[in-house]
Amino acid sequence: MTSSRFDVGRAKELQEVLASRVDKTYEIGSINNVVGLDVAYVKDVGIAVAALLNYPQLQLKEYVVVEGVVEIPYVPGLLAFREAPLMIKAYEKLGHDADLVVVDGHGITHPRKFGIASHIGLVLDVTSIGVAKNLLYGKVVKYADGVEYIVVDGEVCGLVYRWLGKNTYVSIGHKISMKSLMKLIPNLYKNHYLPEPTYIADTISKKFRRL
DNA sequence: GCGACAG
DNA sequence: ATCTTGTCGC
Repeated sequence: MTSSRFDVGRAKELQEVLASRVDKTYEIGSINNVVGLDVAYVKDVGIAVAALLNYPQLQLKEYVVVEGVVEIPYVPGLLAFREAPLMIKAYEKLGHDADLVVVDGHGITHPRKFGIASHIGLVLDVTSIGVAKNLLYGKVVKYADGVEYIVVDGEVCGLVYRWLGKNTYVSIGHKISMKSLMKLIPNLYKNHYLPEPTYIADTISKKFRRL
């Protein structure tokens, strides 16, 4: 019997096509709010959370929780097909649009330059960045400016951001340049090693997981 | 063929 | 991601 009806080959082809539509040159303007996206699970039921925080205070102003059965398996490089649908659903239920969306996972620091953060940014047509706890693809190179950049095929796609002694792998999602990303990133971290939007969304999703 | 491999 | 108590460290 065929294990899953998920076509890995087609999914990768789609990413290769959509990658060309990612905007890595946009210089972001003023930001008033940020949305953090994350998903927790109870067996095959996903619990997605979209947490809206004000900026630069980074205080939770509103959040949405969406649950649903997740059929797509986790395949490295194809995380978006498994988690993006619920995350997008949660985002769209918010009462406001976000100036920036922070996704739990990678953006273009990805085998085909199209990780979940880029996927969501493109679908929602919003500025997005990816923040992951581990590296998926690319090489970490320390430049003369002291920054540890994540290089993919000779292109700087993100950077390693260390906060409270731990590393996070930050990358361009969509509609943002490396310049803007670097200027913005320090303002997203507070009292946890993860950026506040991600931390808040993660906390809420895990809270609903035990209810 | 042998590793590596977001969440 | 999730399964899981106590325990080492800041």
